[in-house]
Amino acid sequence: MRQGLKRPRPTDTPERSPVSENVRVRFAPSPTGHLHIGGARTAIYNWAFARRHGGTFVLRIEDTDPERSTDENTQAILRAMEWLGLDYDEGPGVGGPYGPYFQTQRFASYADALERLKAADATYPCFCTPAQLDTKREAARARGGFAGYDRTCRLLSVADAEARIASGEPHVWRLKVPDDRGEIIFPDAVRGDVSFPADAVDDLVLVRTDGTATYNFAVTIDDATMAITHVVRGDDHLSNTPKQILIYEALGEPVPVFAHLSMILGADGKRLSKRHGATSVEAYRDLGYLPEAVMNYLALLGWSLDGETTILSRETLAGNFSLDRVSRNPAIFDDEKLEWLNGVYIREFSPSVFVERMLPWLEEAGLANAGEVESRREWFEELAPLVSERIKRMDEVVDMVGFLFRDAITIDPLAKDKVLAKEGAGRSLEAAADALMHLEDFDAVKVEATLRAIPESLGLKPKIVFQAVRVAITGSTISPPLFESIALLGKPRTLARLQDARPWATV
RNA sequence: GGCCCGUUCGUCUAGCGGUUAGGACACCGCCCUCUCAAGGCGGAGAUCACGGGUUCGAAUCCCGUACGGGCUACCA
Repeated sequence: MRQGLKRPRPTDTPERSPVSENVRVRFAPSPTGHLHIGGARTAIYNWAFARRHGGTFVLRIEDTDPERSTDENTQAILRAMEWLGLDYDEGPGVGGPYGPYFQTQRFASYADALERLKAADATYPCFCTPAQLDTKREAARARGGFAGYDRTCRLLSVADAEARIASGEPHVWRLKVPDDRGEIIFPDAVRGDVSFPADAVDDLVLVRTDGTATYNFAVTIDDATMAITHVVRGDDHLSNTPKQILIYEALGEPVPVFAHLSMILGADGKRLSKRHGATSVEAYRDLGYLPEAVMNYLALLGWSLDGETTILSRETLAGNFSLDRVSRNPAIFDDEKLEWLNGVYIREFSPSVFVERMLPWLEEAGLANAGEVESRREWFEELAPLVSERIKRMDEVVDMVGFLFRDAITIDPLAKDKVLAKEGAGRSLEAAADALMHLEDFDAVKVEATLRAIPESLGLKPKIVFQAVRVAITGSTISPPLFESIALLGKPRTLARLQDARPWATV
């Protein structure tokens, strides 16, 4: 019944959890790297789900891998969350009643849970050595079929086991999977009913020889003790779910609703990795993408409002997100669509907002600083729409407006060949300089009127004239609109550049 | 090997038994035009992975196959 299970239609009402009407979800990244695109989408869905239901969004850092977890990564993840505007109600920095929010600080609760399992006769010590287990596993696999633990130590008598523990023999604690459990079926909020035969679930290790909790044990205890009602996470955890359900059951804890999100793949259909270029949220930020666009794109990569809507505000997302409209199939990440979407957001900016947004990029390129922007506010706001209309990534502003800020420009060699080398280019520059020299009000309208007269007077095509001037002024064949650019550049610099380009131009 | 999940234009998706299979990105053409964009108009692109059923009727329901993916650790 797993495949064709029809998910309930009226969105979200059936998301009623057996646990609580009070939605509590969590995003639990491991600080072994930066916030990955896939992780970001998981975070977004959790956030949106919580907001949609007036619930609580918890951020929990799973820093139990001491080798790879770093505080720096934790900070980077926190920053990425903030950049995306994913505010959480409980977690590092903000605290909350279910803390601490770092897994390494929750060890006591795992020990406590283990005691409860012992009391419930739901766990047993296992003395098999890793080497023995390897051998058994290999043999089992060679035989075909189930390759889980053969439950040797489960057969040990309590007295035996206690004696061996007392003698100091190393041991782990395993979950005693009930023999009569039958099929483990759970209603996945995105995939419908999913079922696993209970005898295919291993007597998994809960607590290691060194006393630390394994992943499946730790997450389950954390989710239970944090009263998480909906576990929305990556597809890679689907097979872990029956194990975790068994732990909830052994503990007598309510089982949350699970929702498994499919993976995000690279253009080649393979799992997203370094080979695919940028994979972290901050890499996209540095590439000139806007948080609005990344959020919008990721929201739609695996979820749809109605199949038509492509531009989606965070408010709309927060007000309409539903798990039953999440796609079940893996999605290929499409940089081009993200870029288009980014352009849409850039174009929507008002001049003053665009100026704010481009300032960091100008500063980083050493073109301008906040003070200059303040002192020439109108000038920047005139420039804004000329640029915002023609870029898709914020980093492009630097190339697009650089000529306005530098004293001297270098002319693109290709532009020299293609434009200045054309016959008539020299005459065009000369005529433009002569005409503009006498212009009093150096605004775009006047500049345009002045330059428009030149092609005819020289008997040249407008394109020849204007492109020559453009290259002389901006150094490139591509630029914001010419007349406006000239007006913004100002008379002295314009005349100087017209002059400077003359040696390159064919008369 | 075993268990589980998935498969609609190149890509993201709509679709919940009867549709000319809709939209978006990308692509192509035309218009606009001082470049580049943006914008407008139009176009091409999906035998709904394949094969069997069920049904008057299937992209939609069932079964199987193929392909892709996940899990199968004292990793997370």
